[in-house]
Amino acid sequence: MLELNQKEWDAFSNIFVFRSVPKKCRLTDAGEIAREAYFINKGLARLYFLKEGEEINANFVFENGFITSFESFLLQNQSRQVVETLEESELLVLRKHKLDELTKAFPKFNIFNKIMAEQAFFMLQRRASSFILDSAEQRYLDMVQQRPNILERIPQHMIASYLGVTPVSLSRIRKRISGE
Amino acid sequence: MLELNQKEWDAFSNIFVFRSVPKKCRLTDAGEIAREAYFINKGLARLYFLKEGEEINANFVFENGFITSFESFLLQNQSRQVVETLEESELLVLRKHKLDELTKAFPKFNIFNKIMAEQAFFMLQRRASSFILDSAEQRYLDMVQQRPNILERIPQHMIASYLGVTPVSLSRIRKRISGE
DNA sequence: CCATTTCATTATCAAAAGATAATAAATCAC
DNA sequence: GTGATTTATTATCTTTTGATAATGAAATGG
Repeated sequence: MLELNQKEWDAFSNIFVFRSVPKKCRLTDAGEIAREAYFINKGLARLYFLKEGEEINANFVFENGFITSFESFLLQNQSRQVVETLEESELLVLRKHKLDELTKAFPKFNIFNKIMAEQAFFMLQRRASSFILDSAEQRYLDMVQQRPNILERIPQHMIASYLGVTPVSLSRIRKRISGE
Repeated sequence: MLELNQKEWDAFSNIFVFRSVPKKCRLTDAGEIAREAYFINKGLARLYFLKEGEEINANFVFENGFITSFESFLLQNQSRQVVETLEESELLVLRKHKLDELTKAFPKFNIFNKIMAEQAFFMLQRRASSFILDSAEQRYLDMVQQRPNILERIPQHMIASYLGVTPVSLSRIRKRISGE
C-alpha cells in the first residue's frame, strides 16, 4: 500500500522522535493545539474530555497503538480533549509540521494522511454505533470480549465514563452480569 | 488546496454521473457493498442502521451535501447502514472504482481521499461527542440551532432515533422546552 | 374523495440510571 | 508501616426513560 525506497523510508523514520515520559503526563491539554501525535512503544495513554471539571474518557491506547487529539492534530485548532499517560511510557513522537514537510517533499505520503484519517474514522464509527445501538451493559460485554486489556489495566471508574455511565451504575451492571 | 489543470479537472468531473431518483429510493442496502457515494444536488437523503427491524437514523443530508455508507465505501466491505432518499432527488453519483482509477492516474487525488476521510471523521466526532457529553434535550436544542432544516423537513419520529430517544420521549422533551 | 395508515401527543406503569451517602477494601505518599 | 486518600460496592431515594395503549390529527393512496 505504501511502498518506500530507502530515501523515503529514511525521511519517514526521521520524523519520529523517541521520548520517555512518567505516568500522569499530559501530552496535550484541552484548549491547546495538538502539535504532536504519539505511537506508544511501551505504556498506556488515554484521551478524555473535560466536562464541568469531570473527566470523560474517550479512548484508551496501549502498546503499538497511536494516540492524539485527532481533530486538533489534523486541523491544528484548539483541542477539546486531553491526552495523558496512565503509566510510565515510551513514545515515538510525530510532530505535525514535520509530517507536513514530509508530505510536501514526498506527495506519496498523502496516503499516510489518508490512512490516518480513515483509521480515526473507523475507530470512532465502531464506538459511535455502539452508543447508538447498544445498551451500556452490552457495551461492557463487548469491551470485555474485544478489549480485555482495558479491564486489566484501567481502573473501573475510568471505564465507567468510557462506557457512558456512572461508576455506581457500572458496578451494578457488573453485579447483574455475574449473578447470571 | 487541490488545484487542478484542465486535464485533471476534466478527469475529475467525468467520474461523476447525474442520476434522478424518486423518494424512498434505497441507494445502498444493508449487507451490500457501497460502490457509490452521492453528492446531493437537489433533494434529501438519510443514512440509517437497522436494529431488529427498527430504523435508527445516523444522519440526514441535504442539498450540497455528500452521503454514503463511508466505512463500506472506503473499505468496500458489507455496509451496516442503509442510504435512502427521503424526497425525490437529483444526485451526482461517484463510483468507487472510478475514483480509484482517477487516483491511480493522478496521485494528486489522494488529497481528495484524505479530505473525504477527514470530513467523515469530523462529522462523526461532533456527533459522537454530543452523545457522550450531552443530554438528549441538549442535543435537540443544538440541532434546532445548528441544523434547523432537519426540523423543517424530517418527520419527528425519525429525528427521535437520530437523537437517540423514542418518539414518545422526544415529544416529552419538546413539551418540557416549550413550557419554559 | 374517502378509507386506511401513519404520526404526534398524552396517560399510566415499569425499569433503569443518576445523585448521594455510608462502608469496606485497596492504594498511595511519606 | 501507617495514616490519608482513592476506589468499588451497596443502599436509598428521585428522576428519567422506555413500553404500551389510547386518542385525535395529518398524510397517503387508490
